[in-house]
Amino acid sequence: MENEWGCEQSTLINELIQGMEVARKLKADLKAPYSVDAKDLMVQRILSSYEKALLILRCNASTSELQTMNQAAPTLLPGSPISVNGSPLREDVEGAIKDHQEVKHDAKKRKIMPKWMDQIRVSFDSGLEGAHEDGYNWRKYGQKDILGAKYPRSYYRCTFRNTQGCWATKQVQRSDEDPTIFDITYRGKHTCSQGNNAVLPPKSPEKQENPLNHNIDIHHAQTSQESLAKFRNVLAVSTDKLENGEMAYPITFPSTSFGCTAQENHSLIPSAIENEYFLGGLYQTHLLSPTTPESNYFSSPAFHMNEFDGIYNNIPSTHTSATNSPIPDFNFTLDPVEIDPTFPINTPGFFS
DNA sequence: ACTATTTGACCGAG
DNA sequence: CTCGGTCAAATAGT
Repeated sequence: MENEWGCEQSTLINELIQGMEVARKLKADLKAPYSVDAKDLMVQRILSSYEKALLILRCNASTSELQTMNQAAPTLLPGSPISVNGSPLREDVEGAIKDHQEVKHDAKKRKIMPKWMDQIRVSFDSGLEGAHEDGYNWRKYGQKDILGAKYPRSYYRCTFRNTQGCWATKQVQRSDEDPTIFDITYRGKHTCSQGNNAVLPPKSPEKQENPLNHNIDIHHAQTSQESLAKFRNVLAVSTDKLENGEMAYPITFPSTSFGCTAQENHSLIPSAIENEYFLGGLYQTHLLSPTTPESNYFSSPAFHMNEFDGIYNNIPSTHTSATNSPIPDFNFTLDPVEIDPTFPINTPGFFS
């Protein structure tokens, strides 16, 4: 917990620093010929930084409560799932009672598992709404119509649940109010090999994650890798939400709130400022939470595709798969050591 | 053959 | 009882 708070602290500091930097940039750019939207985006970025900082502080305030919870049910915490390495349950006992208890266990675990929510906005321009990536391999195991919700909720679990005992799950639901937004609820931390790697090589390039199943034929909608490469970059975080009191370990939300609430205006944003702006966020993300693959899709720079066709054409389009492949190429490319966050990536051939 | 998805059934919580 | 979450058989895709 102490380490986690240390981690949160650095995240907090980074958020504040980032907010300050953007504010500074905004100040410097006040008289620059940038669009109002670009400036608005910066303001929102600043606000977002402060919001996150406050969020971290608030979450930390509830740490004591969570600690109590952890002590009450230590074996159920993510990272020590049942029947995996180091399981507190003896194998013989486990085998005997598994069938009977697993269900109850799951139900109990469901309550205790850390849970956090995100929203991503998917541009309709992409033609790939519903598909998104977060760096993990998910397997869909259910879909449910939710009372009062327009769209069904999809349930995913880690592909490696059986092989590696990874109990991470997520739920994906399209927002009623704004169909371009997907609410994603994550439960449990990845204990699989993916959980140790923020960046993973893509696996099965054909798979598409479509949480809606609303007859969206992704391959028909847009089949070219170019389009998919574009798509990954129109993903953007709308807002980040945490369920207070349910977070049993620090979730270092990446400082990539660059997409916050301003996604519609991409086309109006001058590419230069946008690049620098988003790159900064991405850089920060990579720096802050290198082992938090949940953040990977946040790292998708919300560039406007039209302005970056040339660039994206040069990106190895590793995923026609939405489910299995994160945005690895981006994260590699944007290693903070290698790239100055203010480096103008709209330089032709930058990605090549 | 193997893996992933779909979808109705089932179960526990409230 | 309803509802949300999960299971698992059937089905589809490779």
